[in-house]
Amino acid sequence: MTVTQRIYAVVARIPRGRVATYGDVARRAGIRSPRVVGNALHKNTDGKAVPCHRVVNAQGRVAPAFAFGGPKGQEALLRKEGVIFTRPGTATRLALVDLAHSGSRSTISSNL
DNA sequence: TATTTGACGATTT
DNA sequence: CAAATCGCCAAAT
Repeated sequence: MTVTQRIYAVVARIPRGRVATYGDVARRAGIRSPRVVGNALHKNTDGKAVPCHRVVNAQGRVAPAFAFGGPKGQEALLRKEGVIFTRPGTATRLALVDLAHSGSRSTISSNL
């Protein structure tokens, strides 16, 4: 099981309506490099195998984006899943945090 | 085995 | 507020 595989596993566990950051996913996957996460996800681009569209950067913003028909596509998907976008291309911090704190956090989780 | 590179992150200019 | 810079770490070649 390579790190990449674990990354997929983690991302695949991101609940609907929520997003995680590369850094968080990385740590959850047991690595200290967010970059590896992105690289691993890049291989997926389609979003079929893994819901990579639920992964955003530390600023809660969607990646430069190339899959999902561009950033707009990804954003649209997330919105449909319940993720709130205050500003175009930027998910609310409310949507973040889930695997970030190793499990469920009451703060925002219940707020959804 | 070594080198390159990168869907990032944090900081600074 | 946006762009540039440096740092980190592991995967891919």
